[in-house]
Amino acid sequence: MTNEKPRVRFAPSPTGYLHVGGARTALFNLLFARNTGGTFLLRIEDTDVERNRPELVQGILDDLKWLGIHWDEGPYFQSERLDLYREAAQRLLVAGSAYPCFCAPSQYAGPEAREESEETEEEAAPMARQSCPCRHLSMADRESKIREGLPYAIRFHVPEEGSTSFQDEVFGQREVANSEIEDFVLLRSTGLPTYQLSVVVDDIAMGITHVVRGADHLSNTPKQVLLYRALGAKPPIFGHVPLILGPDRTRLSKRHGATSVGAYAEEGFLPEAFRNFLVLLGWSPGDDTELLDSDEMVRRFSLPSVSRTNAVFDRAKLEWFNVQYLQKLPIERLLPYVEKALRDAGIWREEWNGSERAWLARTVDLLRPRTRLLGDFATWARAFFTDDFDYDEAARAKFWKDERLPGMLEKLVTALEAAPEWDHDNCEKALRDLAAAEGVKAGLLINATRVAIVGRAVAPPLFETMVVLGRERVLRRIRQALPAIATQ
RNA sequence: GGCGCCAUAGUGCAACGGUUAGCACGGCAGGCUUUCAAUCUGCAGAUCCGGGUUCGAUUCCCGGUGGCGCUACCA
Repeated sequence: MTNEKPRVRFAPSPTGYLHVGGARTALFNLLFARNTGGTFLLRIEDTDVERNRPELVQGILDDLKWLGIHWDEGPYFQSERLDLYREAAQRLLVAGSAYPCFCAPSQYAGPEAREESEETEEEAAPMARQSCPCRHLSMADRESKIREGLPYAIRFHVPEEGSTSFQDEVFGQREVANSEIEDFVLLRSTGLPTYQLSVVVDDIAMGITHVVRGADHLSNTPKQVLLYRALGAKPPIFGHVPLILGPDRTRLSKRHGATSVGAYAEEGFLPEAFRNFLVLLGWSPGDDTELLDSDEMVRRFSLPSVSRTNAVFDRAKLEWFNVQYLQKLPIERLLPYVEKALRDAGIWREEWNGSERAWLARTVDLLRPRTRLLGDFATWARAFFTDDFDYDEAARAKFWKDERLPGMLEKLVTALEAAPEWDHDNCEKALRDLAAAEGVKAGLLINATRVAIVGRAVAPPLFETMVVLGRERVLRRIRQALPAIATQ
């Protein structure tokens, strides 16, 4: 091994949004690069014209940036490097490491179709495997078929003897018998490369020293190692990271609900919380530390400490992380997120960026111990920002029951109007004095008032809430609630 | 089917071959208070099974089982 600085890459294919598994792979790549002083590049693997959705590329880049995953080079697009792959395939053909295959492509295209047609597949399997008949075609036959204009793919000629081994920093030294590896296609009959070819050609061209990717690629790695050698290049070191599974222990997919990181961003998760959650899926710093900031992750990350066991995505724990970060985030950094949430809900007011900035900060701070997602500011805390809110059914039923309430609340309004100063202590005094005079527990009035002014049973302590809402709004809301309370 | 990988509470992670197997999330039960989705306290909960190796296996080896992956002219 030379002393060159590591070069790693994340290579998503734009067939969908950035999903959590890919995001974590990208994160591990980034951490490894930063930890070793290496370079992290981004490459878009868009060689499958059928499934490719170019318009998704930007979203993937945005999601990576959202997560704080910034690349040093790229993005490179494989679709712009097709000549390279064709050249490589030609070279292998000439060198005898590959041969033209004139067989018709398998008809069982999609994974679904493959599953459905089990029997057919089994019958088809023996033929497709080990020896494609074209492997044994004579030179003359090959040339005449090509001259006839028959379409052909280029297959790699896997040696029948020996074995192929490679170093994996996570799974250890691997070795597989070449007899287990089938002659795989390098170049489709369309002239487009398959993944196996393009990934190796590019990793060589880009000087990739460490390939960190999902463990689903583990079984195919020997093929690629063979390719490296055939192309006269030294294989990199690999690091396969375990997969992330859904709660049912199958691979994470759309039917598990949100699987794209963009969806979590929209849902109101903080990027640093999401990243912290992600990094602990398949890795741990070795002790019981759970809350790690970016620097600490970089400092403590290493490939050998990555687990070999698949991990199940646990949304509850993700939310817990979000709560942790939500509580700690400096208010000035939190406010922009809140602004977005309120804007999305259509209840943002411009003065909160101006004269009422302090009020906003104070209110958000009051609210935040009870929030789990950024969206909570616009949902359960809605009444703090707009008069347009509803009374929660369960809250009404629980706290508006007492038929003495309407009368007492009218008196409360009067008392509050008379408060010398609109602050916590005066509000509290007005209410408690009234409760005492009426011979009821203060809680009765407190809870009923809370529901009246914020519509919910869950909210910050009442008197602080009252201060933040202001006298005028509090009195108005209590009055407005009176009829509903009377009929409860 | 073939090949491979993996296996500690429900979940995520710890435990030089020697610990009462630890932490966190979640769950449950209480406390507090003015509500709880806030907060405090407590409780339950795991080494997949069977063989070895060893004075001693969660840990090493073999077998089984299970899960997952690959087995495409997808990546």
